[in-house]
Amino acid sequence: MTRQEATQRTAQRAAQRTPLNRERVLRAAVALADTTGIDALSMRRLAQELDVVPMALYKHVANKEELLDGMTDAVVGEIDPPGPGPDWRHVVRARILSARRVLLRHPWAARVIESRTGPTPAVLEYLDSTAGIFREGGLSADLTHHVMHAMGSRLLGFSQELFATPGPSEPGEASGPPDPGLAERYPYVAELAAASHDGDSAVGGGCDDQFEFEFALDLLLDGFERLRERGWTSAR
Amino acid sequence: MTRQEATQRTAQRAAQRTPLNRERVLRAAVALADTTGIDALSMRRLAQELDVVPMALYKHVANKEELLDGMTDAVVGEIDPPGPGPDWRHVVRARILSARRVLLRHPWAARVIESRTGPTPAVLEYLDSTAGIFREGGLSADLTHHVMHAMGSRLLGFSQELFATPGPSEPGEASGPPDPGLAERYPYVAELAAASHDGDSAVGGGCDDQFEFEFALDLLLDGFERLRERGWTSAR
DNA sequence: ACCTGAACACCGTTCAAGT
DNA sequence: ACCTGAACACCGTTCAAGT
Repeated sequence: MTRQEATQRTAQRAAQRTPLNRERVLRAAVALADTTGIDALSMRRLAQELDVVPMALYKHVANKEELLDGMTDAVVGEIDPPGPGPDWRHVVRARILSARRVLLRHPWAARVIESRTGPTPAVLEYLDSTAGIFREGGLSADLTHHVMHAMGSRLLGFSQELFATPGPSEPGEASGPPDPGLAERYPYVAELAAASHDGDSAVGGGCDDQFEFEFALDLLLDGFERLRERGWTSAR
Repeated sequence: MTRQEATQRTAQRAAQRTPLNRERVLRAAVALADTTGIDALSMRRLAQELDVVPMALYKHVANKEELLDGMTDAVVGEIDPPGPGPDWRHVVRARILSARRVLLRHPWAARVIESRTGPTPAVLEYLDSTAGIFREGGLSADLTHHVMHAMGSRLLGFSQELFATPGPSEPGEASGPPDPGLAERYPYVAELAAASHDGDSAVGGGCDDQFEFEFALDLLLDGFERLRERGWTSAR
């Protein structure tokens, strides 16, 4: 094949394929992770899947971390929004079970989501609307704060909180841009953050991780003890 | 430097350093992960830290996965054994808080432990002795089984069970070697496994993940509702 | 101005050549 | 027989050369 023929072939391939965009990159990445596993997902392999040179991906995602962020949002976006209903427990239950079904469809997603250094927009949206169910069900902001922490904790030693809380920032020193729209877009999350420290209105401030951990632990232990007293047994 | 000089230097370095062994490799790996993070831990970097050629590591660990297994065992081994005490809740509480302190010392460990495809010996030991606290505290084997699952679950969508249960094996077809010593070494784990399926005595058989998930979820939700009714508030 | 092939600085692991 | 340097088949990402 002459050099000219090779150039023509490249041009033909470019003409045939639908032009790349962020959406198509993310969809292909999710599909590739679903079928081959997250370890086999590389920028080079993904580019190959899309019949594209590796560098072409960098026009739509800044780097691999941003690709994983995008994949997280794509997956979390699959979770059903909260349904209507007078009973907050039924609504939460259906929501969490929907999330579980989504994560079972994408076995790599839980680890990827937990590896994000900060919550992505879709995750924030998910947390916010879930907190909203509790609040509208009559739980106080304070209780909702601890309830959300408890839902995200894993007590058997092998646990960190859902997202590492940033270190306590110096008073009066904002950590990064204040992002004034955040409280409007995610009112319940903002409320949770506000409930976590006395009188300070900055979002994303320090949570008392130790307290949250012990809250969830004690709540579960009390529940276990109650079942024990009752002589509880599963219907098997 | 002549070739001969270089050879002499290599020989001197080899004479000076204490000979490598698995223990020293694992300790160095844990220290390196502690100080530089898990992403910076590579076989090559670890070898460099030990003043050794990369291939030398492969005499003490088969590959990187086995290195991570060894690091897991080293860290889980730091958790205090269960103390004495008449109240199982106090004993469990102290144990879990000890585990938490260990994982806070090694921030990379939780993710590494959860990424192991199977439980390492120290993890099995930890799970077994923890289950033992419940059993000796008077909880039934059935209840202890579900309690252990609940302690390892993370409900806020972002959750898989602690270790993926192997797919249901064909009846009468053992998945891998039966490992007859397992039930003796880890009696409570064996008991848990036995409690998870009706009459079948094979260890490590199928758990009803869906049931375990909903058990933990409902237990927490009931706890939340009780707090809500009480108008609970944290002392802040 | 735009695109991209080659290059860079890494990986984990294999293997054959050298002592 | 043993050890290990070089090599292999990958990475994510940079950058300059080419059109």
